[in-house]
This record gives sequence, structure tokens and C-alpha cells, in this order.
Amino acid sequence: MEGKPNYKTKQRTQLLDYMKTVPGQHITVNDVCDYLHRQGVSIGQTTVYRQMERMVDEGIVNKYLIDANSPACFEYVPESDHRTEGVCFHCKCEKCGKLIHMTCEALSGIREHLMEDHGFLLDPRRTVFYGVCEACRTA
Amino acid sequence: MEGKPNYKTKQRTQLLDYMKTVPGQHITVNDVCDYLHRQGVSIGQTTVYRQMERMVDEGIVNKYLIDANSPACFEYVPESDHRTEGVCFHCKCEKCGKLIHMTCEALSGIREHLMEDHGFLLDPRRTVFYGVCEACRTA
DNA sequence: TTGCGTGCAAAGGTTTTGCATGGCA
DNA sequence: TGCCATGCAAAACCTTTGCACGCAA
Repeated sequence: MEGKPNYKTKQRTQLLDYMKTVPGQHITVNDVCDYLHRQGVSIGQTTVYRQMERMVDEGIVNKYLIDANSPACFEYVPESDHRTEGVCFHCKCEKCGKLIHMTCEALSGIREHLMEDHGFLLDPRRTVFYGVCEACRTA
Repeated sequence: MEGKPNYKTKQRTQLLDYMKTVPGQHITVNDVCDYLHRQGVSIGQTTVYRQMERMVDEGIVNKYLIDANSPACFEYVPESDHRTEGVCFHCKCEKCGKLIHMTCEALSGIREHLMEDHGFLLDPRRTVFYGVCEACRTA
């Protein structure tokens, strides 16, 4: 599966440990650096970028591109989700900018529909539903 | 529908005229500037950015984010697509870049589901499904 | 010991912003 | 005439790259 070496460095371990404490949440590179620095742990942001890229390749972390000028979001994929191939969708509110992160049967059905009826293999990591959230709509 | 003023400036007209000549194609801000400058037309890239944003708000242009460090792509939406009043969805192939327009009952059901079960008002003009089209998938 | 990982600084590129000027209504 | 749009320059921002050093194997 992989031919590259992969040292178990202190930084990788600390980064991965942190990601595991926030499964299913969207974390930016800055979030990681801020958190670890507050914990007194020293890690360079370049290292976080490189380790994140590696973990995405390994399939243990997902990368999301929400908006052009928002930083990339990373999310730890729990091993239980590995097996069920958990599909997570994102809704972005155009008013308040809030990102809603949802896992839903009906939405998973979209994938199947697109595949079966349109031959289109949907990539939920890149797909964002834009609209207006409930709070902004009722306001 | 809109409260903002919208002057018919020379730059907006020329930008829009150009976009209309390349419907369904993805155009970057640089593409526009280069093309218009070759035509001897003077336009600042800041103006292109601002007019593009406005046209996206108006729903006559779609904005696509293909990759994190690629410039945003814009695409003119033909008026025939306008009239479908939000039941037209777009799928963008990450491999070949092809844009697929689809009008489909099952997809319209997504809107209702998101509204009823999640309180989220979907804006189909801004929402693009990313994935791999049938041709690229079987290749 | 070998060579991979790290981290600082700097570069690279896209997009936004400040502000004075010019043009549409 | 009154605003809005324009455009230049500069800023802001995220991400990548170069290179020397340190650490895992």
C-alpha cells in the first residue's frame, strides 16, 4: 500500500493523539498549532502541513475544502468509520458562515442515486451544500 | 431580489460579453484579464474579482473550487438554466473538468429533506457536486 | 551511520482592502 | 451632482519550498 518510510516521531505522535480526541470535527492547521502550543508542545506549522498530507494519503484523515479563502479543514476518521465508509456531508451558511457537519441516511442516498441513475461518483469531501441555516433563516 | 445598485459600466459589459461567449467553460480571473488585454480592452483584475462575485450573487455565474491552490473558476450560466428555478443541479468532474447539468426529481428531494429535517435552505445555484463522471470512471 | 523528519525563513500565488480617481445615473 | 465602480498598490492570507540541523531506525 505504501512504499514511503514513516518514522514515528514525537511530533507525529502528538499530532495524531490530538486528532483522535476530536474525531469528526473540523480542524485547521492553525487549530492544531494553537492547541499544541498552549499545551507547551513545540511543533512547526510546516510539519503539521506535511503530516496532515501524509495522513490524508494514509486514509486516516480527511481533508475538506470548504471555501476559496478558508483554510483547509482536516478531520480524523475513526476506525469504526473506516469500515462503514462513513459519508459526511457539509452545509455552509452563506449568511453567518457557519459550517454544519452532518451524517445522514437520506443524504447518503444521494450518492447511490447519482451513481446508479447518473453514473456519477460523488466525492463528499469536496462537495459542500450552500444555503441558509435555520438560525439565519428565522432571523 | 436585490437592493444593491448595479451600474452598467463598460467593464461589466465587456466582462459579461466575454463570459457569454464561453458558456459551460471554466474561466479564471487571469483568463479574463489576459483575453481582454489581448483585445486591447483595459480592465483591472480587482474589478474582475468584484464583478465576478456580484454575478455569482446574481446567479448568472457559477464559481467552482477545483483545488486548494488553484485559482477559482467561473462559468457563465445560460439563461435556459436560470428558468429552471433552482431544480437544476451541477456536477463537476474532478478528472476532466466537465460540468454536468441535471434536472432530476430525486435531487429536488434533497432540498425538501434539508429543509424539513435540517432546517437548511439549500441554494442550488451555488451548490456543486464534485466527483468523477461516468466516462472518466470507466476509463 | 544513513537518510528521513523537522522547523525556520522565505517564496509563491490568490484574493482582499485602502484610497484616490473617473464615470454612470 | 451624488454615489458607485474602477484600478493601482499594498496588504493579508494560506500553503509550499529551500536548506541546515536533529533524530529515528
